[in-house]
Amino acid sequence: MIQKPRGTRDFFPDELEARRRVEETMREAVSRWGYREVSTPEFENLELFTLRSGEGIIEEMYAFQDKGGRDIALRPELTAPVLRMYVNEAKVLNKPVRWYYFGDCFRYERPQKGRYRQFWQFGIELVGADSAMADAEVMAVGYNLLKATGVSFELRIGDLAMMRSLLADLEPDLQKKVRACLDKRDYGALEELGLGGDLAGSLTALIESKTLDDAFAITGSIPEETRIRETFAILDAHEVQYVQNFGIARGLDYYTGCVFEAFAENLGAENQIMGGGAYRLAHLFGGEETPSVGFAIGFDRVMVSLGEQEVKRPTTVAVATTPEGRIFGITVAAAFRQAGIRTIADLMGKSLSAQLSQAAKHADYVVVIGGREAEAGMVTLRDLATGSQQTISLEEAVAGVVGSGTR
RNA sequence: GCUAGGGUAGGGUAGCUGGACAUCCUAUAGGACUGUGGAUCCUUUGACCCGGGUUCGAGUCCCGGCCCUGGCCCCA
Repeated sequence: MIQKPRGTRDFFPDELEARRRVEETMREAVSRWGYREVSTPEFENLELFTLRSGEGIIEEMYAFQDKGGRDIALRPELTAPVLRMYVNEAKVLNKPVRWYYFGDCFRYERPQKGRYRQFWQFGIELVGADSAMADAEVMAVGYNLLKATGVSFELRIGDLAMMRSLLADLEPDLQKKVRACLDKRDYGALEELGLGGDLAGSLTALIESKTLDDAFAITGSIPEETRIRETFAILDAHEVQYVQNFGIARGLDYYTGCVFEAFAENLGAENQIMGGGAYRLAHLFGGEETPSVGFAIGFDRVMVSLGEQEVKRPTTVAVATTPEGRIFGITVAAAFRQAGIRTIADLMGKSLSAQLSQAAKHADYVVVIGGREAEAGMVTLRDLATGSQQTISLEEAVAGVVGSGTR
């Protein structure tokens, strides 16, 4: 027997339908803010991703050479492809651009809870606007989107300018190491890096700060203060619930301003379900320096966090026939389908009682058609919920089922 | 890349101090109840992850691989 590749999954109808419902919730949530869907290739030139994230990530990608000798990678994320797409058409697009995406991505990593080698990301990119309004809108969209799915989460919002101002005097390499320590809350390692006690104390105080006033008391007045205060004020107007956290460092250099993350409960080690921020990336791909802000959601993690869900079944009619009623049964089934009702007929020549037995498991109504019904051009409609049945015309039967609504 | 635990029918399990046709539930297919079902009963289908080794004999012990579930690392 052939196994599926490590870190991949099959989805049976119940699970897939649950995923589709959540996916649809997300699409509706972002489209209310005017975001429209885009789609990019599943594979790209490897360079697109190394430009963004460095050569190191090749190790964690599905990268290979195609038959023409080109270096190709299955996409490990969607921000870079979407920005590449933006750059290709940038000149003629009306700004700002509001786009969203939903697609599968691939990373060659060790699978664990909420981490797979093929996984799905849902995200938005707001390209071209550089304002507190823009930053706050993206965060508000993310917040409302996660709320709409029903997942329990905490949204943490920060801004890189705060920490950068404290670290401004350090060498770039050292800055990077310090940010990595802080992102991990590894305060002990700060001393090993040779940071003075004053600086280390300021950094931890900044991270622990609970209000903007406390935070700015530590950094002093910085040029970004007005913008940051404005962003938080707009977030409050959007009625977004969040916790302030100026310790969010994020790994890479292209993040420029606000940064935010959302964490779900009951997920174990891989509990981050959303990450985003303001960044500049377009110029890396040959475009102009372009302010952007966006986020990506780990769709599979949201599904894990939501847990098992009941799948609602659309109203289903089973057509049960005896051999004499089989041909008329086809006409009957067609009439129900024409009316938009999911209709299932026996294909295995089962006995009437076996058909009824089956119907009880997956249908809401049974239409019984034997010799008597076929001859009279009538159908016997049985309501499986109540057990009542009556022999009526086909039109009446269809109307009755349609009128009953969804169960 | 490091590390812990695990893999027995489609799903869930017992057996795991080596020994006879591998247990039970569920599911599947068929049948009985003679055109009205879900109940019940009978029958059916169906598994020891793969490959080596130890042994008279391996689901059971040993080694390797594959895969799964966690934890590190990483996280674009």
